[in-house]
Amino acid sequence: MEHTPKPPPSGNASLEKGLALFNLIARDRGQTPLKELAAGLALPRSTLYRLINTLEGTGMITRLEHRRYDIGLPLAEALHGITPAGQLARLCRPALRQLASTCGATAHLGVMENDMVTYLVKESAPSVPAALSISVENTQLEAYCSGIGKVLLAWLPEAERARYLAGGPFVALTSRTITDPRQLRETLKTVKAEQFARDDGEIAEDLYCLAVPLLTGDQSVSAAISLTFTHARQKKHDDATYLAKLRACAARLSRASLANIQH
Amino acid sequence: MEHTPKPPPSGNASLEKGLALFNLIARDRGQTPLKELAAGLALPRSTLYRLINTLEGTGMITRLEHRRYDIGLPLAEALHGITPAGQLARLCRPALRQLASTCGATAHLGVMENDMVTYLVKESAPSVPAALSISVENTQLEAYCSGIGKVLLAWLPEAERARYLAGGPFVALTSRTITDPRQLRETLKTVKAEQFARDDGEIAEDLYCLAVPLLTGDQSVSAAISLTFTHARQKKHDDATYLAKLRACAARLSRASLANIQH
DNA sequence: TCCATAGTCCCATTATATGGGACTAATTTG
DNA sequence: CAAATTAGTCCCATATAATGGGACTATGGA
Repeated sequence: MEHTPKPPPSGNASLEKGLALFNLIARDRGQTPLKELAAGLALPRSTLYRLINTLEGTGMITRLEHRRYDIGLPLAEALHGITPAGQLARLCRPALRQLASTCGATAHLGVMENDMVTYLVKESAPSVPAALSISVENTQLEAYCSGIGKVLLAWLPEAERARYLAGGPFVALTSRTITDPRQLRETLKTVKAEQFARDDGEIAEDLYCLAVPLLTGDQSVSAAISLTFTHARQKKHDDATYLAKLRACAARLSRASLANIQH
Repeated sequence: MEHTPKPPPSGNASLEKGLALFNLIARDRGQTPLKELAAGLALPRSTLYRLINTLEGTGMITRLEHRRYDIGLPLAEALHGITPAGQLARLCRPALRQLASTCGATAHLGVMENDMVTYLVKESAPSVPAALSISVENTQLEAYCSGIGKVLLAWLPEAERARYLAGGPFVALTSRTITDPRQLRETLKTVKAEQFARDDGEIAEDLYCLAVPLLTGDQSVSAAISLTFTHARQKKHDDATYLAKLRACAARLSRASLANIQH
């Protein structure tokens, strides 16, 4: 038969072929006739249909009409309500919980959604008081004044960032909030250079926060994580300690999952 | 190795095992440790992890934390926004379009959603004028006065139907709308007995409609399809002709997809 | 009705999945 | 913090089960 050019960890070639086929169908949603779709796979007809049969038999796909296939109903039901954001949250939560715990702080995971930061995960160490009411999971906050927001802005494509900066106004939440677009632009430049962002009481007087990006394989960024402390607590240690932990966590998460988002 | 007790059409055993595993994971969402989950599959550890690896490698699943697996991010993205209802619509549309075309009428597919009928598909023959504005895809209508609604009500479990009937009031949309719960109950009994429902101007004076259920393997019903005519047109033929076509279409659709919703 | 293409079936060949068990890594426990 | 447990990986001989060429049948379009 054939030999896979890349056998990294042990796997199952048949399964792989079948899933490759499934992926094509799942992305195409029945627009392209099977023949064309499967052309790239270079499978003999015999094998191709064997795979199709099993895929259909297990409910992964359904025959739409002649030569058209789409995701199966059973699969749709099983996966109903699953969103990329939801998955990201599920995936990252354990690591963030641990991070928060070992740092005795609150950890967040956030993504950018139309110029606002959406907090997907918020995990606090047991020792952290109920404070930190500013953030709630699945709600949005302005990007310009939070650590996560600044990271996400800093890694945005230049054009996007320019558009954002031009879109003000940037309302001051505390006396330290950066409200001048030019100053914000400079800050973001530093963030990118130093690979982390700091929020020193810009969102609430007594909060201090460090944030780093979750880098994907191609160095783009789709999410960021942060550690938030009250000022009082932070004095005990310096940034370096926490940054190291943050980065370790980010690296782990990036490697674990984001890296393999190949479209 | 082992032999499958039931080899109906030709398939691929490896793929099947892999997908079985995937299905377990997809339904469990990382709640149960892998070991327990896979217990039912009776796979040797070696094989199990080989499958897990390719599943993960293709983005179908992700490692949440130790011994926990969940749907992969890439899959979540690919499938984002896919709903069971949407899938049902996609699956049935071609057949309904053809049905409408050969009958020179309008075909609908509807499901019950909290006591209302949601129309998932509306397909009209080219010859049908733009009329029939009463129904719009993805909008809801009362169940008691439409053909599809009556079918869905008729196949509801007894308790559910009783609750619905007690829930009135049933507003009259035309002079023929059935508004008396008792009369409605009798009508539904007839519908179940005759295996089809008729709507003779109960929703709009000039509309005539025939509806039949989409039966699943266990004879339960989750959806129904209908043919709608204007009164003028209907005079030409009798119900039997259209009912036959409707039932043929329903049988085809049931066989094609609904049958294999095994949870 | 005929043609083209989708989809199924058969079967000999051997590539490839299998699974037992040793081994390493990560966790949990004492 | 070390020991014990369990998760996950790797190896390899074996033969099962995937492969693919090609004949065959169903289906849909013209």
